[in-house]
Amino acid sequence: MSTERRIPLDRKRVADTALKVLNEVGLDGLSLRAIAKELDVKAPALYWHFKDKQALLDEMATEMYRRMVADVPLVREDTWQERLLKSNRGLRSALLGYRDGAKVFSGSRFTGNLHAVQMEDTLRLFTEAGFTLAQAVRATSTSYLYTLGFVSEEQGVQPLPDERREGYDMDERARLMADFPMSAAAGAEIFQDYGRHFEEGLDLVIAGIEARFRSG
Amino acid sequence: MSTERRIPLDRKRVADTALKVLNEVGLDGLSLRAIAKELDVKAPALYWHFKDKQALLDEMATEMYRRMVADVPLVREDTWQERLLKSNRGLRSALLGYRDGAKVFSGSRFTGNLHAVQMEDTLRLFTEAGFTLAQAVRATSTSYLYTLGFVSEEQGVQPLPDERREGYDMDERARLMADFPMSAAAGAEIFQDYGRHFEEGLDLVIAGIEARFRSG
DNA sequence: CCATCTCCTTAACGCTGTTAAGTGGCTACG
DNA sequence: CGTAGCCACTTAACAGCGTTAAGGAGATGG
Repeated sequence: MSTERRIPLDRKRVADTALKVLNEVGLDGLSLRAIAKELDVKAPALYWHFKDKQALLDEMATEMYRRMVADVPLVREDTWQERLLKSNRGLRSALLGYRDGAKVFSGSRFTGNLHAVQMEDTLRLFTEAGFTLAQAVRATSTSYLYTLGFVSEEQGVQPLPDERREGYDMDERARLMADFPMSAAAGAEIFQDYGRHFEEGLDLVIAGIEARFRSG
Repeated sequence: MSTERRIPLDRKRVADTALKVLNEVGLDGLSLRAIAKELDVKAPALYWHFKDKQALLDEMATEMYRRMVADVPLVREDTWQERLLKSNRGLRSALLGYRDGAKVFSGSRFTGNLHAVQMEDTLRLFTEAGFTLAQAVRATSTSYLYTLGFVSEEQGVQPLPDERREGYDMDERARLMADFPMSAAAGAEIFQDYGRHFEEGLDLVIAGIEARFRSG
């Protein structure tokens, strides 16, 4: 008689599905009803697993972080420079994997303490390399905040790697910028080639850490 | 007979009032109806002046920028380091002046071209100091993105300079971090003293620019 | 066999951004 | 002087949102 009871949801399945829906409709379109529909369930069912939408967003951010950790192999033997490069490149890739990824990520707080495990490991690496704890925190969080800011703006222009938000047409920008020749020329340095520009900025931050914390 | 007709609204008055409401209720509570009520008008009236809510948010961001420019005196004689310090400190102060200021700011795009005027001036200053255009753009936008990321996270914890968001209790954090001593100790370096930490990070970025672009 | 717990549904609430249609007052024109 | 038309708004309504309350079906345990 097909009284087959469905396998109950759990937080992970909901978060996974929510991330999938996020990539289809973006943060503005991410409604509980849309997520529920994808799970073949009604919206209020989600409240059994999460106290409110923010708690689900927190779980989504945490899942993004988990996948980033799984994708980015950090090893004990990393130099501090390698560690900063790997973790910030990894963070950017992870965020770019989701539409509005940076917004979701930076508006949420992690559940669990996987992030503490990672943090502890990186702080250990830095202090063993001769940084004070305060310096280690400053170095890692400055690069982290740069990356978050970078990807935030990047996704404002380019929500997913292969599609561009409207209103960022370079030709029209050039026209509006006719009276500002350098700014006009700067357009190419701002709204294109994000990958290379990210690397260059990250390199600046690392160079600054080297200059301020490793010599004097 | 008091047929006194009200002075019509304009974009500026609406944006100003919206910024006032923003500071009272935050971005989540910033509804068109709330703004309209403050203006003694009904919500659909706003659609006469703005095509949608995002256009109003854009105007709010632009107004924030205008006030920042008015508050931060940039002079032709600035060294590039002074210029970066002034403009990024100014940006942070401006954003901190509004609840969720960084979110509003970074989710919007400027109207008009005041920002192009400023950009042109700063690019001129940098190139006259010996930077290539590409280097000038990299230097300014890296520091800009750092600042945006910084204030974004800062306001996540501390929406306005004198109030703290719940859930960022340092004692409870210490308890959860019992197994991660360095991370626990790092708490003070992350969630307090934002002013000093901002300066230190900005200093790192400037040092990096100096190291990479001014010597070799 | 009944009680309880788990996980979900149905119904509803107040709120949101947004559109369509209508309206009173002011200005320009014949 | 009358009226056409524009400006700046109101009223009414719509679909969709997050969220809560109440209830119900199926499994579990005594």
